[in-house]
Amino acid sequence: MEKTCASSGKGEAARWLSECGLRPTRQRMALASILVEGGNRHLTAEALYAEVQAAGADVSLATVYNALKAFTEAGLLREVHIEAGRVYYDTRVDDHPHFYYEHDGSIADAPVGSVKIASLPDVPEGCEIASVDVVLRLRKR
Amino acid sequence: MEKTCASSGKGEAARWLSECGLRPTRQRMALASILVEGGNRHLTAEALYAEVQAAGADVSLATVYNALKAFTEAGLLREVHIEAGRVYYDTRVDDHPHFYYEHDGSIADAPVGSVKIASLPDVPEGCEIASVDVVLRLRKR
DNA sequence: CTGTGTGCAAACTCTTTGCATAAGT
DNA sequence: ACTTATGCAAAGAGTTTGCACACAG
Repeated sequence: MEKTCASSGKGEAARWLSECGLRPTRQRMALASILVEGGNRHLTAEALYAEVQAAGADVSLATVYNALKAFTEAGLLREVHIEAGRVYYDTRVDDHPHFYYEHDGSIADAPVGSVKIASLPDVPEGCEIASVDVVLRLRKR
Repeated sequence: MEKTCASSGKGEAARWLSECGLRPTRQRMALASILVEGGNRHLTAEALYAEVQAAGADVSLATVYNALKAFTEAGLLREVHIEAGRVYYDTRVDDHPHFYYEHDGSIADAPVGSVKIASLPDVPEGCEIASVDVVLRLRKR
């Protein structure tokens, strides 16, 4: 459940969707397969659109956006906000740090445990922490 | 130099600009005064635009964008990327954690020292850490 | 069948840009 | 004067939305 080394992809994707009550349409299956098969990924809507097209599936960009939103609401994906005007979707949904390569705008997971949060602040009354986002912006040396 | 408790505002702002070789135009002065006087702030371009208008200065939105970019390049401000399609500008330019209130989209500094980064990962070869961005997303409980 | 998902294109938001005018040194 | 900044409006990028048609259950 934590590893998504999809044996077949299709089977994984189908389960992925049905578990959340998302109707496994052809388009969603195509998208889910890509997301599931690739391991941990960080994709923008457009990147996923390009991939699904390359894979031969006929899915519109609007549907990619719709599906990503649906997947996120279902807890299958997590939005990563790093750059203005662009949302990345992460197939890992737990709190974990990211590398952001400024020179090409790509994202990668930072090694697990490499960033240790030693303490968290007392949050304002009536609030709780939804997530802790850590981004290490990297530039070429 | 680290405290910006602007005694007069105008004087601070003028120094702020001239130190970086930015020509102290009326518009930039108006913007800089707002940024300097308010202490640590987290403003969007539109918010700053609204403020400067309210303050009676006549500055166009495009100029606000231009000025914010110039200020950022000069190291006077720091961009904070938290939400898709919106850039916040922070008058504090050092690494420090932020609270992000999901319910209203506002940002605040988290208490200094409240988030302790115990360790940083070994970054990929040829890279160095430009900044460490930590965002605590808060939702209403 | 019935309702939800899809595709298309237009709308929307935030940001950037080009060019003539205005202002700073 | 000479250079740089400003203002306006239009262009751009990314994302969302409305509506008719298609498909899954």
